[in-house]
Amino acid sequence: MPRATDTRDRILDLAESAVLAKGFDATSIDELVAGAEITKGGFFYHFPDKTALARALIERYIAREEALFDDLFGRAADLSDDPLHAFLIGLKLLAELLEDLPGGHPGCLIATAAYQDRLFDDGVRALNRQAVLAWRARFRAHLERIANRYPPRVGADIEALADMVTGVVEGGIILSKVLRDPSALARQVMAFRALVALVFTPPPPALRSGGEAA
Amino acid sequence: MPRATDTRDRILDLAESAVLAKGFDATSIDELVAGAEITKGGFFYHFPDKTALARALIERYIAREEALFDDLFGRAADLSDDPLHAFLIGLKLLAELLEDLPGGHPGCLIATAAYQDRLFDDGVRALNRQAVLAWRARFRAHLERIANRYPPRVGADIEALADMVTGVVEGGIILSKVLRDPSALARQVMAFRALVALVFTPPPPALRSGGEAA
DNA sequence: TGTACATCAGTGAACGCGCGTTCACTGATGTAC
DNA sequence: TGTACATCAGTGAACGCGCGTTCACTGATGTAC
Repeated sequence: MPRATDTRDRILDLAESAVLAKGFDATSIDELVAGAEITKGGFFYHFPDKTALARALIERYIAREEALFDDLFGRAADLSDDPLHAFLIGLKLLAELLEDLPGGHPGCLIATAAYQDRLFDDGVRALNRQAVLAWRARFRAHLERIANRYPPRVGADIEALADMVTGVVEGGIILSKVLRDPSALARQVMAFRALVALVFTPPPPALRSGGEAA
Repeated sequence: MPRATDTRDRILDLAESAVLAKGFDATSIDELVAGAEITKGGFFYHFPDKTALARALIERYIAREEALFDDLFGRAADLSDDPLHAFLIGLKLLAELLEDLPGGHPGCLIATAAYQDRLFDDGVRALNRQAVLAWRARFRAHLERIANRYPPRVGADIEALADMVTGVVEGGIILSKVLRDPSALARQVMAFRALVALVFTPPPPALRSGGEAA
């Protein structure tokens, strides 16, 4: 008896790359079953209908992304006790990972879903929203720990800065795709990293002799 | 005799919002002709096939966006001779415009195309690439004029910063859509604006007494 | 000013193909006794 | 250990609907003489 999860994962793998390349509607069940070397009936054994495929795709994607961030920023925290330093290491690790993706970043499923909103139901929409809010909370917590030690420049919007981690990656993926330049994404992350350092790093010692006055 | 350009524009308007909400493949000619109150034959009088619609959509979008940036940063240049000040005013005007969009930003056609790449031909892909390269050149020119007067912090990647204008808007659109919070986009632009100011603004006078040493 | 013709902006019916979905059936593996 | 039955992971054929596209035709407007 074939492993059900193997076939299911094969379908999801094929679907994920097809959806990121053509969109959800243009990805046909026919092409997935051909790629997975099963028949149409086999597909409907694993998924009651096409919207169930969408939901499974999004759920798997979010879980993987969450695990990835846990790993990256967990490793960064192991490398430094300083919250700013650790966060900058985490962004560096992220940039390196993105740089090393063969053929460039395939795209973010949440972004695709955002641009094909009407195709999905409220369940999927809520799932996506929760994922982005979780990223906001994650990076916001990092930034607040940093701000406690290094007072940020006046006017710094910590929550917007937390969202910008997500935003710069999403925007960077689009830049990379349109420019056909895979390195554009990692470069955006590194440029953002330099900006974060600027927000929290005090002026160099030579400039501090005048005191801390604003 | 009905105005051809009126009907054509009505088709393009309907197509643009449908494509941004569902994707290109899921947008049917049937729904467009129903919305434009013509018959299918009428559609094919204006467009030889569906890919011609895609091309017309993208061409119109790029031209409008180019005109918008010309207007915004042109008005900003009229308000200040200082390149940094003018650029910051331009970003402010952009944020205000994005803030005031009723119902939030409908989305960027170039981003949709990036995420449905396989649906379009090389002509459309080249068009999109040229548009993003034009934005890079535009903002890069601004930033270089600024850098001439205000030496940027060491390590600032001017080209990446230029791309980040596009990236922050694209990322901000996705954040707004997923979070269902229209103001997230303008907030991202304003947060980016504060970062640009930080890159080019020298430390406050009280801190400069120690000299210009790095 | 009137008439003949051309063009413009469509209409309306038909086409075949591919799509998502259903359903009766099957053959290999697992479980109970 | 052998047999009966259940479940798992599909097969394979059929379905109707909606899609993009074609094409012969039409009726109002514009142009030439």
